[in-house]
Amino acid sequence: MAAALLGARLVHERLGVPPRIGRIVEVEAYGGPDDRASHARAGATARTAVMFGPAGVAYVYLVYGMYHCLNVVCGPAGEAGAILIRAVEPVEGIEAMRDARSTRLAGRHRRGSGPSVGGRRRRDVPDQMLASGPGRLCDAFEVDVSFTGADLCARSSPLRLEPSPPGDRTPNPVWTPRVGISYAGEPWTSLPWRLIDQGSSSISTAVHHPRQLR
DNA sequence: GCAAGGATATCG
DNA sequence: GATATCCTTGCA
Repeated sequence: MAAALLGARLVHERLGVPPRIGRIVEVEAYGGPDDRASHARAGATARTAVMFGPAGVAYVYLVYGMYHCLNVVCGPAGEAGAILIRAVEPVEGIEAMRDARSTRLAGRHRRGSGPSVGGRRRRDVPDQMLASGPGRLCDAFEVDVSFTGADLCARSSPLRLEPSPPGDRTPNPVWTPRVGISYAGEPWTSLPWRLIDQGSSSISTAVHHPRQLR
């Protein structure tokens, strides 16, 4: 399932905003209650109930009280499972992504920090960094918890998945351990359930910053 | 160039 | 009390 998503398109079409399209370059697989790294490890809660439902719908949650993360529910209804979409490479609607990110950042830092937040120009962020991480991706695509339960596989959905177009660059899939789950213990921390497209420059920064070893 | 610290909803 | 994160600041 994760392998099928690599290279596929994430599309958000919304009234008044140019369509935003990203090529999926990084995903992580999460299982059911057995998987100590999965949100489903405690069974179905108000937040995670959708993980136990039918496949192909969105599960969006908030991490650290601040960032959204987009998952695709997988497996048969009754069995929990999801694929976290960690990064996409912007393909279309790049300015809309940039705008969405600036807006969210401005709102987020309005509180608490001083008036000199605008010192660094957000226009300087390179295209390939706009959605190179699960939190960044949701900022750029304006995905929040209200999308939980939405069907990602219907052509008519504003937020949806589409197959990679013919002639698209072939992904170079590489499996690695998942990120930021040291609390789960072995064997879960070492299982290579994270899949990246090795050729992409939009992989999340977690790769390059071993700080994530936690 | 880093490392450190902060923001803060949801769960155990 | 910890977290499936990211950004800014402060110091080398």
